[in-house]
Amino acid sequence: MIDIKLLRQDPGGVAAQLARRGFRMDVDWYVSQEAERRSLQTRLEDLRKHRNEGSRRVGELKALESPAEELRVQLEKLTHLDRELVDAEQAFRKLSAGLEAFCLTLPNLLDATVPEGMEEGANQELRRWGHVPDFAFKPRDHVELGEMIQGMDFSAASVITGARFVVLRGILARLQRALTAFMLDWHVREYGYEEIYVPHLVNRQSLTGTGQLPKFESDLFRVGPDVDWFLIPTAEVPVTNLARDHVFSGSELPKQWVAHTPCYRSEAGSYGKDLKGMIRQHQFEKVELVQITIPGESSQAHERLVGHAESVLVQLELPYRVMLLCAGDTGFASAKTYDLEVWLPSQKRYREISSCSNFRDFQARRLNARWRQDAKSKPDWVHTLNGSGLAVGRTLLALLENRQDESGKVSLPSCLQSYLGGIREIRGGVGREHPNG
RNA sequence: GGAGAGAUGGCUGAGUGGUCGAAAGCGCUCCCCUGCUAAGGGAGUAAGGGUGCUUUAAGCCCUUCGAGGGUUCGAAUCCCUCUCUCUCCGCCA
Repeated sequence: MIDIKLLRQDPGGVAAQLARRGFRMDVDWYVSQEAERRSLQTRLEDLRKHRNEGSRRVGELKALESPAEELRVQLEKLTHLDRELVDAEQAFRKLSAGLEAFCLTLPNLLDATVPEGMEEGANQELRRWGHVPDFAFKPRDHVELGEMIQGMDFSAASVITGARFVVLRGILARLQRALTAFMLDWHVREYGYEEIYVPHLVNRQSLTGTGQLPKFESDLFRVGPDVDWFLIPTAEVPVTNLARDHVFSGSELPKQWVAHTPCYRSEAGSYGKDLKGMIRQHQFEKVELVQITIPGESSQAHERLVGHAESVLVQLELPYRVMLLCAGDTGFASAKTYDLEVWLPSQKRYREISSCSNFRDFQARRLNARWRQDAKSKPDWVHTLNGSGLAVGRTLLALLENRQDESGKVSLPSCLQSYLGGIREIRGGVGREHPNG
């Protein structure tokens, strides 16, 4: 949520900033509602004050056993006042709810360094790493490689469930598990993240806290009708909600959390996009980094966080580039987002494999997540950040495509070998634990 | 699934209709005392919002005792619904 004081003070300025995203804020509606709220609240509080004073007087009169007449008059007065109060309260509740709902749909303010632009093409490339493989043959895509290895089965998944799911078998199932374990261990060991295990079903409040609700319910899978729970679209939701309603002490920040979870997305509105293969699935594995910092440190933390995600690609020897997202491409809750894009030989282009965002205090307000410098100071909002470190499914397919040879054999980077019993390469029928299996 | 108990401030925990935003203790902050430390003494210590201000004041006021409704002039306290926690039984990975 945007700072409510800033919004009240300068609604036009906020609207102008949000316009960078292509978001149109109804300033007139807001200003008039806010003015009405203010006057209504003053009146309501005044009524309540009189009610409180009157009730206290009743108590006094009863205690003093004063004349019944005075008591009767007082009670009559209060009954009348109460009727007025009920009406005012109802009007105020309605108005506040409307304003609250309005504020929950406003996206975050953008960082000043976020480039203008509404299209993906306006994103800014900051740097590249690694060598894009120069194949002397026509590289196969991961679907074909997966078939040759007999480890990737889309039709089996569509029988079990439907489109946009996959079944992995044998070495590829193990490879996915190895990648997950490697990423978790890497972030814990190299950067001191605390590994977290979380629920994969979350309630409405958690999703509102991180910003998926109320605007993006159609992107989610809801579990119902008996319970109002949702399958998580990312570990960001449960992990960031660890900070909800919490006041951190300055000494315990920053928090660095890493979690592996499956992610479930309805992919509504992506019809026709990435229909083939593992790029866009309803279910995928992801290792997520989440940080909670004090406000002054989130920018540096953001840079470091991207570095942590990048280091995984370096370890896996996968060529990638770092993009600074433009205004129109930056997510609802984010002030600034870097995407990591990995090279996919079959598509001859870079595709997103990680998204690292600084939310500043936007989520913290929704989550009521605060910190306190020391015992004497007032609590203030924390800053929250997160990034994929990395999307495991896409990592797996990037690995297959980038490290294939003409025969369809795929070599494995050394960092994974301890996770795979020393296997160095995969090919059709090879790389299995038991040759006859 | 069955039976029962509970949810109060950073923590523990009193409080069953009228100065209760809330006793007491712990913790924390400041001060005093004491070569240092320890012990001791004193004071303070919830959050959010409105008004004020036109600048981040004082003061005044409102709200909040798990959440939401209700009864009442008045609710932490009584009633209803929900959520969560705990204990016992059953079942179960």
